[in-house]
Amino acid sequence: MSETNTAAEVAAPHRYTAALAADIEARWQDLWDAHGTYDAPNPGGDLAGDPEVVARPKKFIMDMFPYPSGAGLHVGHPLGYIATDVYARYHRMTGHNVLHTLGFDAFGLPAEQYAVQTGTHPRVSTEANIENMKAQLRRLGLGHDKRRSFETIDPAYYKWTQWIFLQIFNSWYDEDAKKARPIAELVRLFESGERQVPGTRAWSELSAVERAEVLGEYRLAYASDAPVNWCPGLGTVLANEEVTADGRSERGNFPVFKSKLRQWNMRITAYADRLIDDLEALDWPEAIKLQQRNWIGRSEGARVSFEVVGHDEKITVFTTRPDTLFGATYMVLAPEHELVDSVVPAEWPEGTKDAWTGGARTPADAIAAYRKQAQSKTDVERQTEGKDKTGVFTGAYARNPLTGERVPVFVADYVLMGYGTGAIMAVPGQDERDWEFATAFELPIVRTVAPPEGWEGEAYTGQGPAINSANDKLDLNGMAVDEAKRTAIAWVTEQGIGEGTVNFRLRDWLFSRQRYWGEPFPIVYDEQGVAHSLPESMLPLELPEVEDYSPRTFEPDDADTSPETPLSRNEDWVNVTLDLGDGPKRYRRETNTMPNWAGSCWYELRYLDPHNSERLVSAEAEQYWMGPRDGQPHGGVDLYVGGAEHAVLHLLYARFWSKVLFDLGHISSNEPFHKLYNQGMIQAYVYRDSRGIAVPAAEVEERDGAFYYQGEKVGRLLGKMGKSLKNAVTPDEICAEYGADTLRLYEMAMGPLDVSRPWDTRAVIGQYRLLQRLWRNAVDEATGEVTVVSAEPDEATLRALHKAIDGVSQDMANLRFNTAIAKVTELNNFVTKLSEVPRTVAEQLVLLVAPLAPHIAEELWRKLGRTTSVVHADFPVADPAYLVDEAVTCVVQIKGKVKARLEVAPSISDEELEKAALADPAVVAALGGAGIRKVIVRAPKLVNIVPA
RNA sequence: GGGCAAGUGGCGGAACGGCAGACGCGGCGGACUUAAAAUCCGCUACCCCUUCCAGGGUGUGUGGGUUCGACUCCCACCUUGCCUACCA
Repeated sequence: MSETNTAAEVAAPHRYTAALAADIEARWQDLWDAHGTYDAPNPGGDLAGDPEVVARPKKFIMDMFPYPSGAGLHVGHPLGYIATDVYARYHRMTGHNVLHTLGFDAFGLPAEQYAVQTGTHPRVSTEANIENMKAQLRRLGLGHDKRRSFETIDPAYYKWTQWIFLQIFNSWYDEDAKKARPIAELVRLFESGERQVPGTRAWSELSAVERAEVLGEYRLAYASDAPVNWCPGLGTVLANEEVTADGRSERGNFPVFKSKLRQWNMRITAYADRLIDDLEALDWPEAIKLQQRNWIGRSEGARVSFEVVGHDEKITVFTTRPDTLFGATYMVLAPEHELVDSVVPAEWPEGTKDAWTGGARTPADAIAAYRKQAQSKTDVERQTEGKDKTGVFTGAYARNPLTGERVPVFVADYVLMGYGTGAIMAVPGQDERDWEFATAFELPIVRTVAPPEGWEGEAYTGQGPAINSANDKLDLNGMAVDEAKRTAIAWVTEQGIGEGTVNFRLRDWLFSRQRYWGEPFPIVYDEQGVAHSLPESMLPLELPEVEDYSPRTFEPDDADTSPETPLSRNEDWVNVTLDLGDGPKRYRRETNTMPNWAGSCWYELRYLDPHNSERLVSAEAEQYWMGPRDGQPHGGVDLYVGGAEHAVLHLLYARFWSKVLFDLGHISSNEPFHKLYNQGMIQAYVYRDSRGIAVPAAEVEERDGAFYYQGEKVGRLLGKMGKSLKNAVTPDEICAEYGADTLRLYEMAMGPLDVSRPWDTRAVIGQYRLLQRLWRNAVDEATGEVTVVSAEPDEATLRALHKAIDGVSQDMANLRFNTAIAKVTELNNFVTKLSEVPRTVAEQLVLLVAPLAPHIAEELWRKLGRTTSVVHADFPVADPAYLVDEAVTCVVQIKGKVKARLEVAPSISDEELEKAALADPAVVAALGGAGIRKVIVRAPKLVNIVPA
């Protein structure tokens, strides 16, 4: 402590200082832990508790749990945790049974990379990080039910992650019932013949391997050889969601290549419709709903097959514009399309234009060269090339089923294998990309929708009557786009060459990683290579201890590599003899691990019943905390707060798992999170020198609006807070300087929770002063004695008090903590001006502050003579009698401009008020004898006069 | 290129279509003090007029519109941020 502080402490030994705050905070945190103050009772089981509390309305308030990195927390991290804590405390004080806790997400790449860098086992480094984070968070006084906390790396936890995987593996999506069902039911349908087995043979005629293959086509978790995102630099494959727009890994920024590898997938596409439809009823930010809708990318259209001239094969395309079929003048296949090789002729056909061949002697050469070029091109290059269309002619022709014309088939990389069928019918008249390609390759362009008069643009994608769209079989001419679509779909359906269909952008979720630090798959393969699930009795399948847990990584640019799983090196673990019900046999374990999203896909459920060893969650606890109520079509967490960056990853996966578990009858809510709220980011100023290098923000000085570091002028920009930008401020340093309550208040007072705003350490002192004044309003700084008096408060004080209670209550309920604090401050400033503070006022003020600054509230509550915790005290309720002011200021406007103010009784009638307003000298003067056309009266607050 | 937000004092931000700038930071002045810190009190959007008292005008990115009345609703534009990107 500095000397000035010591001097101040001599003068006022009981002043609310950082030292006193630290003492108060540590003391109450210990007491809360000792008493389990924040423990929320379950209706039954090991966490059962007071039936009176269980009978209250429940609130399940949750944060997106943290991923403990080695770097520790900066002040931006706990923003959401503090907000949910305030909200939880408010609800605890308004008669709710509140479940609020926090676990830790701890599997995954960053932990593993950190472990590799530091040469420690990931479990050791992860546990150390978690301990460090727990200590940092404990200092903030978050009211968590610590009995319910867990880490996703606990075998007792990931046992159930594996169990859920098996539920998904052992189920299929019944398109008719529109829900998941156990795979055993599908087998029964195949056995009985109720359902046709794909192919020509009956179920009983199939071998075990063939049966496994058939079921693999149905399972919601399945292995397949599809092209996946292979990242040699990381040594693992990645989900689409983990690859950035420019084709690099989100983590590490390494190049990502398409490679055919046998990998596990989750059939999330089966739920595409439900994932879109069920968004409707969720209380989520519209922007997030929109992102999910766009990600799922539902579009209605048609599939149409085109006959390839001189071949048996057909090219099937997806189009959203079947009405433009008459304008399809060529076709395009994606470079990876499997039909490319089979339709390519030996020689260039008659009439091949030079521009189409890419200068190659034969079509096969041209395609080989183009594919090579397309594959080597990084997506960055693709991006800089923009919309310049490239491609080559395959030498093959297809036949337009409506015009009967031969149309050339091209290969071009502007058609993506992963969307639709990987093939398109090109309609340059109505599609901008096709127009560009057609122009570049001298292909015919036919407009089939009439553009508006004076249209000088190129492709016309808008509405208009169909033209050039008739033959002796079908006539669309004159039809509007929608009608033409319907008619065309009906025609292709009747001809047996197509059908109306819905296409999704969403693809199945790649679910395996070549990593050590993840949940092992509870899957073994028999000698024929058939996958078997482990029985529940063999769960958890624990990660083996290994010598070498680092992944095998490669040259980041070397696409001709393939992954090697760390677990595969451990032969003793991989090769096992197990009895899966038909006697001991040799098996090989699956050596991939699950992606880091797995643990967070269902963690909300485990909070409800964290120690249950029989089930992932008891039905009783699940229904109590998550079950549908209040007329909602779904239940779920009452409030889920986290960053918007999880809009399409975690939030989509978690919804998917919920729906599967719901379908299979394991839980009662088909949505995990009823209300979602995205907190904003705390930004910080970044100072850079002339070379553009960030300099330590704490050492930058400001002079006359310019910024200097070590005498050199530096530039200032608003950015993220972090170590690399040398502008991180830690909660520890703010707590040391002012105390945790001040930090909590400041973070909540900075602005609306959902908006990003810059951190300003200088401004923290404002909230510190608020708490000091609050303290002084009840406690003598010299003696530490309580100074409140027993006298009743006067009218004005009661009005100020109840106005604050009313406003703060509404703000708390609506997550508007910044304005709640403003109202508390106003009341506190009012009380400061009183010569003596009535006990009732001090007590209510303490209660108002309690959710925001719980430590000082507990201390004052105790000093005021209360013996029970303020945590469970009742939040004050405003008395409406004091919400009406004695006199109201009425503004008198002329044409909307304020000209006079009147002090009137709140009960004044419109007539009286109008009379008073018109009689006011200032109004008379302003009117200057002009006549009155109209008077709008909103008693008691406003009169607006419109002069003639 | 597309989509979604948001633009209010020196700064962070308040404002059911009804007194713009609550509350806080910073700044200025005063009280207390030998002095400083802390604390307490007052002032603090801009311009004009005025010795004072008082008064007048302009103001919520720009331009239009709806309305008795617009920071708020509608249209166009500008700027910034975020998301997304050849999705057929």
